[in-house]
Amino acid sequence: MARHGSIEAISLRAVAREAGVSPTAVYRHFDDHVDLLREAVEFCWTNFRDSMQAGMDSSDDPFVAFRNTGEAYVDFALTNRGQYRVLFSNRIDLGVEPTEVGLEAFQILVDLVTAMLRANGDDRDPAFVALQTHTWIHGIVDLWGGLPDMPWPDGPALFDGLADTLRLVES
Amino acid sequence: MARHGSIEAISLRAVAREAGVSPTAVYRHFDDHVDLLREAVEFCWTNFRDSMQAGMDSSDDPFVAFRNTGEAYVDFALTNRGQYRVLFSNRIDLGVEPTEVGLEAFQILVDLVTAMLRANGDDRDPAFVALQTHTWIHGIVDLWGGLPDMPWPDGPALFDGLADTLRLVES
DNA sequence: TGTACATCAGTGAACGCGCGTTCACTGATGTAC
DNA sequence: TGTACATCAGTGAACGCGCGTTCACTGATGTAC
Repeated sequence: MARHGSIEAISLRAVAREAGVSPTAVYRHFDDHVDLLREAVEFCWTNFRDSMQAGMDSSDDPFVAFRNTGEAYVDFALTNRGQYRVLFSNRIDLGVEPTEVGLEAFQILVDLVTAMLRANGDDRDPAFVALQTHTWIHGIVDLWGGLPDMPWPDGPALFDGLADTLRLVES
Repeated sequence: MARHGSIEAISLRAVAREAGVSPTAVYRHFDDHVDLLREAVEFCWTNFRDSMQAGMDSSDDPFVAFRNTGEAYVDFALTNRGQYRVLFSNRIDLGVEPTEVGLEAFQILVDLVTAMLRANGDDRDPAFVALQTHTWIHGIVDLWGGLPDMPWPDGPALFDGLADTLRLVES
């Protein structure tokens, strides 16, 4: 997944090859190709949620925790670009996929934003601001990772700009 | 491309089929598969640039033009999702691809932002604010188009929030 | 006005490839009596 | 402690498929003399 950066490119035979096993052996553990991909996506979500949770838990100060979570987010997206794309730029339909663990990850962000707004006496809607934060940071890492040739400013500048502009800094 | 939403999924044989022609006939017009894809991407960039230019030209008031261009952007991304993804979420390397026309499109945004900041007496760096605008709006349309099941607020609310937050409204 | 020839868009058969999936099978490990 | 049997992870051959690409070819259109 890291190598291909796209879920469609993950063939059952490639997985078997990687595991040093014959293609038929895969059917001992997964119903079929789609089932394999579905479990892979689930694995990515768990990975991602855990990264976010670690950022969240890194400090009692919500502003510090927010910055750490943001760093963890960018880090996850750029390091495990394949996994990140599977989660947020997935173009394949794997059936039900309620991605409960994905909603958990988003809830972490909502909680962080809630704490920051409360600390600042800011009465904006936390869910909306969290959505703004997520769409923006997603745009940053997705464009950055996808067009590395563009003349990008350094990462911190973009992230600082985001936090400042959205007023997610201690006031 | 509209159907597949991904450049890798566009096979030479599928294009030939769509054109009602044998696969070999494609070689009369393109060197090979990669050459075909390259020209397809160029076509998408031109389409996109023209949409942005139309928004830019729609008014002499930069704030009105900005809103129209933003609408054109979102419209392009959601209507021609396949083309949009090819431009901004392209994971395939087609060789050189300087995408000069892509830079032209970004320059349109920079010009709009420059005009708005000047009108407001705002001394922020137009290129940086334009980049902020683009990353954010990309994040919005990419997540929105990719996860249509999420409980999204209406489009205008998100775009208004963007313009307000980035102070790209008449002051 | 003819004739010879080049150009050009297209055809169909064939190739080798990787794919998902099936089939009948093997051999090791656990379990019941 | 043996023996019989079930379970389970794995194998290799084979299938039909769509793919990019090649080859030799056809038939219409334009052009030079």
